[in-house]
Amino acid sequence: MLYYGEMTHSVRTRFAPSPTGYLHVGGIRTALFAYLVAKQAGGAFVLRFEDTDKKREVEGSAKHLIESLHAIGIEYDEGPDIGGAYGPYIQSERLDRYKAWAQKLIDAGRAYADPYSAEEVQQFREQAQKEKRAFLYRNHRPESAGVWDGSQPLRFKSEPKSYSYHDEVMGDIATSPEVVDDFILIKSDGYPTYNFAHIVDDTEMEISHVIRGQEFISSMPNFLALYEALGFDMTAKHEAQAELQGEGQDGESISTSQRRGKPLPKFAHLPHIMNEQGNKKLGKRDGAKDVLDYIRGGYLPETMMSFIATLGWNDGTEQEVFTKDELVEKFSLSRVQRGGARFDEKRLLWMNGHFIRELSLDELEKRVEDFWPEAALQADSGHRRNVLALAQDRLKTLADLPTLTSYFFEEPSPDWTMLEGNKQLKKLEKDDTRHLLEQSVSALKESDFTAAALQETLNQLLETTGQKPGILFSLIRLAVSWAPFSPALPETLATLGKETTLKRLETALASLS
RNA sequence: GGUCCCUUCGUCUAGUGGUUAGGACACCAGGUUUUCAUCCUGGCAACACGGGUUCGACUCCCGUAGGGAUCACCA
Repeated sequence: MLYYGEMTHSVRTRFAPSPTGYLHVGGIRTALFAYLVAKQAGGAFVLRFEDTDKKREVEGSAKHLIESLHAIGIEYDEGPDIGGAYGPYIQSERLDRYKAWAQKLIDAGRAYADPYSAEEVQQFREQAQKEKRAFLYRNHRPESAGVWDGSQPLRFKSEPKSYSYHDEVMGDIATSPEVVDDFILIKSDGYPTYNFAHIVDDTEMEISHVIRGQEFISSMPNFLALYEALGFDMTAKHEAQAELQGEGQDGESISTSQRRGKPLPKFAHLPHIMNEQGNKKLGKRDGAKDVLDYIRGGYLPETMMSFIATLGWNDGTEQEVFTKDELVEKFSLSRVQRGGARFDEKRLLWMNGHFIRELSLDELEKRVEDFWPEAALQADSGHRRNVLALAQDRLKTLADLPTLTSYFFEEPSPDWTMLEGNKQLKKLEKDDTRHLLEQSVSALKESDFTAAALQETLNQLLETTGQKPGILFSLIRLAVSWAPFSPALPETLATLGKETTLKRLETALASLS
């Protein structure tokens, strides 16, 4: 059942990065939350590139950003590479629109050419700093504005006042007039600033929820001032009810809402993810990793999504991990934390192990394709599958596969010093070791090497040798794997197979000089 | 410095006036015939501080301290 308001204002959210590098967990979280808000309401999620600073642009970044989104499973409905009804989705291709909107502002007396050079403005700024005042450009606003010919910055002519607004995450925020200033709309190079371009684009693209990082909170008064100058309805907090009641009223509310123009989008400012020390916003300079590096490092997309979503958000229950479907269903901006959360790699690792264990063996087999040790590539696929089944519980990342399984695919070389690490084995005399190994070989020769039969054989061996499992099993385990740890002995031997097991025991015996 | 935001175990958090302050990660101990992992059991561990309001504050108000963001022809 749709409410009247929802029929006319469908949910549209966007992620609008500038192509200046890669995407780290902070950036991807902003994208994720915007995505979830849209999907939850059956709305559209759009990707837009804000490439208005050509100096900072990084070659290949746009492609990288797109790959990152796909890799995590955040799919957009409209975007630079796939198009959509509101394109183009690249700001540098929308310059004519910003010019047109700027002209409206000029015509209305709300924008003017900045006569100062960058150096002069910088001087004003330094002077203000020296006098311990906040710098406001409007204090230096020229008396008579010349005609803007595009060679100088175009500035917004502000009318400072207090604004208050509701933030979906931060709650009600009130601001004071002294933070509203004459900011630059269009730079002298002809490109718009973020401050201007995003508002034009969000409006033209009919974005319903502006979701972004909290660094923009302090610019909100300026944005609000611009929205107002553009004729937005600044009071429409409950436009759905107003429209519902409008029809039957005396007509006043209808004409009022018509006069007021478009409603503002909803705003949501997300707290930053902090670095592990918790003293700074997680940033590229402090080594914030590219999300694609996590994927390459064997982290699952579902881990990244669940982990990032629960950094600063939870559904109020004790649920710790969420699937994408659950997130779409349960996510809400109002439950997003207002303070920044630290990025905890240990928890990430745990969660990845959790999701790996959750996978079916078939699915895990597909995920792990690029992670096998080289020696496994020649091996029989059935054997690989058996090995994978044994490794599944032990994998924290897919990249752990080689160290966990290499001895299943290539002959390990005996290293008797490993016995010294074992409390019981290091006391064993060489002759006893030889004897135990020999007894094991002859007993194992009779086994048909199913895990169950092996268990039986091993138990009998315990009796005939009169040894403790701690000694016998440890010795056999080491002699066939020469690895610091391995799965349970019956399973390990069964997976290795009779021939290999016997061969390795003989090799061990031979090397025991 | 101005403005805005934030403050519960080491970490992520639940909690909206009356709780033994709950869960998870991490850590520690024990168990599952060796090891590693899984799994199970148990343990350690928190309301930044100071004033109010109240019969009663982690919860409400005011300060203090601490942390973060921002003050660009960057986004």
